Amino acid sequence: MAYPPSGSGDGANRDPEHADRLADAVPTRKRPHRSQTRRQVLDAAFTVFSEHGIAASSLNEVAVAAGLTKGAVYSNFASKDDLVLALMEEHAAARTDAALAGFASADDSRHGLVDLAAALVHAMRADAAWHRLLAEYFAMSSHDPRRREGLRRRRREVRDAVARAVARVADGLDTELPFTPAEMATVMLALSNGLAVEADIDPDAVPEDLLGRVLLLIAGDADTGARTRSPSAEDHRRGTPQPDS
Amino acid sequence: MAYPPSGSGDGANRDPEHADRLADAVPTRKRPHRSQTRRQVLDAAFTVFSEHGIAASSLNEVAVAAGLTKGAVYSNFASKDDLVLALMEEHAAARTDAALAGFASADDSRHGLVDLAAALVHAMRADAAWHRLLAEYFAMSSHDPRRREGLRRRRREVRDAVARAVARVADGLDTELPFTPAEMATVMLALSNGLAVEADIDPDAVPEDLLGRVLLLIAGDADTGARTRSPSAEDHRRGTPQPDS
DNA sequence: AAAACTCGATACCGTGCGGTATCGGATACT
DNA sequence: AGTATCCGATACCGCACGGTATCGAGTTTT
Repeated sequence: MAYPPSGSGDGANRDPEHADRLADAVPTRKRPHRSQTRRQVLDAAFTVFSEHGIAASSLNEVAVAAGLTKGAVYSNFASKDDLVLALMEEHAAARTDAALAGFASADDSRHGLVDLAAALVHAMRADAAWHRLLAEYFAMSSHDPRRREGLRRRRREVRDAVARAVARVADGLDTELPFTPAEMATVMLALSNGLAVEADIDPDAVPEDLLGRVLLLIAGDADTGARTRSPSAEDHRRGTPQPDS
Repeated sequence: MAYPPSGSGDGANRDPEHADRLADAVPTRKRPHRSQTRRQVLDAAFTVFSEHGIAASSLNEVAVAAGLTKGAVYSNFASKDDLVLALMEEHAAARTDAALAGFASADDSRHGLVDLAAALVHAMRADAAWHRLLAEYFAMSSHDPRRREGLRRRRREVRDAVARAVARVADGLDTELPFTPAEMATVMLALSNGLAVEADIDPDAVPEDLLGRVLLLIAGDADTGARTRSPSAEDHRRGTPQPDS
């Protein structure tokens, strides 16, 4: 509550993203642009939060990790909550887009569900850090009506997007799915998330291809002769692959 | 680190759970027994933690909710971590036992999987508060190797128990399951958990019987003529049922 | 060039936490 | 009954956090 000390809230930002690229003579801006600082903070926040968890991380840690100070953080974000929110929104959007784009291209191919599953699997395994963050955010949102509502809306969007995708794929299938697209989307998200959590706790318990196999099975393994459970004979490594961060 | 002020650590507890039930003349013990106080604290902790989350709750809140003070809590638990751990262990054990017992009785009946699904569904819907807690605990354990290892071991036990149960049920089936019991157990846990999370965020997105239907489908709906989705025709309410707390 | 403004660094504050020392009344031992 | 012991209440400590005020270097405007 109570808006940030000053600026930042009142639109009308000029965003002077020009007028310094015209000469090197102007000796390389000493002060970085606002958006750059914001990025640094956001990236650092992701790193730090991924490492120790959101609750256990202080804004100071984030600032230091960004090569800045707390003052800089507070100059760009109204509060810790604000920072966390921004981070989640950004990543969530990116994630969703990536996942959906990844299988939208499979629009034509008949085995769209396989691709969709693969996309989800990939997103899940590659982004262990993100999943951890998401899980914590879910947990902390459970208790705060404000956050909860926001999360609900966002989750709904994602679910609907997945549902639409499912519906599109299902159209191209001969057999009918045993669930409505909405239900299917819910199951897919739940399963993806749930398996990510299990894998996070005990990587050995979650074979790489488990999600894919379950989804195929649910889909009625209509199109597939591929009951074969080992698509790539060499993709055997388990253990959370330490994505990046 | 550094053990609690005194006592409590050195085994050899007499556990004087007797010798006061012999006369009412002894006018109703003024001071409750250790174990009773412990129970009060544990119960209060569950309530408080469920309400605001573990991280956001202070030991003082817990103590007050228990009708005690912080001193009492620290007299019974070495630290906040210790309290949380005790709470989780206890509830986890109880949950597992209940769930497994609930379907172990279905050992003879041929439609064991239906019962198992039902048991999981019930556990999931009835214990929304517990699921929330578990989710938060998962999240906070991700970042702490110590807790993480403990959780891994415990999770493995649960998984194995479910796997054994699945194997037993699968034996009685004519068709074969498309997964190993271990995989099946993982999927069941992940799905149960995942759906609980989704339901927690947006109850409307998760129909009451969704988990059951998915499990039946995965099981190859072999044994079932019982596709009938309404075991109790009146159990229709959705929306997190506000279990208790 | 000089005024006006932006933004991040520094220093600081209040708060509420986890945890500790201690004390006193109730209980168990003999 | 007298005494040793237990256990929870009270009071307190140190600390690190989120957040704020302010100042000055850097940047834009006129």
